[in-house]
Amino acid sequence: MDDSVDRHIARWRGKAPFDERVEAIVTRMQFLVKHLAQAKDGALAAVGLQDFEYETLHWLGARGEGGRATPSELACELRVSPAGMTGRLDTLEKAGLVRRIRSAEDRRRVDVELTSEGRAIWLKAMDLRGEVEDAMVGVLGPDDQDVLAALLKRMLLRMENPGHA
Amino acid sequence: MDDSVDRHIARWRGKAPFDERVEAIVTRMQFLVKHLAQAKDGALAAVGLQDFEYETLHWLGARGEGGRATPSELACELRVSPAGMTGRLDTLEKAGLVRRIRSAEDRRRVDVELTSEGRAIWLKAMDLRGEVEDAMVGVLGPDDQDVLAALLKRMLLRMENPGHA
DNA sequence: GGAAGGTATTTCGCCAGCGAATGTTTCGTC
DNA sequence: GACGAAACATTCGCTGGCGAAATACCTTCC
Repeated sequence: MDDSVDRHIARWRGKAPFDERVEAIVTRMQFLVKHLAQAKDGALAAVGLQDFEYETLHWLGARGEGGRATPSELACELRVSPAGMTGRLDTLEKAGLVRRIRSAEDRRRVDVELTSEGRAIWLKAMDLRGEVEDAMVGVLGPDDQDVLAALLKRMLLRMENPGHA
Repeated sequence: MDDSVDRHIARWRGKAPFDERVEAIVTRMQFLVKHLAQAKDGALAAVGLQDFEYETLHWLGARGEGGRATPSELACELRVSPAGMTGRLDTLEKAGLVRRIRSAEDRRRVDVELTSEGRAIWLKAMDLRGEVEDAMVGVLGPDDQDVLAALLKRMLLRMENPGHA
């Protein structure tokens, strides 16, 4: 059975000079990610969160109970520009889910931490998010999931350490 | 060797109730796609194109020499809202890469086709795009690429035919 | 000790995309 | 044959993100 990418590729077979395998992989990943973002936005609406808000809370929550992080760290980890991160934190802070704390020793720095309300909403949102993601990844059995994760990791390692073999 | 996702996951191991495998897969795909979009934007600047413009030209070009498509078809195939597609076509038409033709028999419809200039730029852009994508996917050998493509396809099929097992 | 340079964050102007509402045109139905 | 419902593209208002400039602060070096 063909998916939309198979159909797309079949259409220009022979007409254009490039690698069908690479095209298929890249396009499918793009669609899956886009589709996932839209589905998650729908599911997360139940707790009044958007995808980008959840994502930010999530990486912050992973820092642990009283965990903190600076905007630049988060921006780097989440592949967002510093300006974009400021915007995200603005909306989260306005919603009371996050707190900014100017560092005492180096007053250029700002530390960000979850409020207790932010932590509560994050935990609730994880369930919703899990359902949507499981619906996508769950088509694959555990072994296939491991294979997939390993392949993706090899590509990501390359992009995070360019030049390094 | 660990990538940023491994480190992220290790940080909240045991602290939060959910599937590490799914998280790893989803997060890595998101990062790869985001990273790819940024790298492509850089490369495509050489022909004065942005990622979304290239993407649109590409699916239009696949329709063949005099190939046409309606905005709604493209919007559906590219997972973009109808409004978003109108915007894309506006900029492409203003740049002279695309032509809108009101259909004669059904005057609600509009057909879109590449201009010869659009086709020329598309072909030039494919080389640039190929390099960036190959740099990412090329870490994997051909066999691994096939495995990856097949796994992604299974997930995409599920999302395109929800409910259908 | 003060100027030059570097670092962390924010502000500003801009852009692509979305959802909802709008204007046309066609189809189905009575 | 006309009227309401559906189809298609577009416009409008808004939002998240980006790059570049601005701001605030620390550090280093003379």
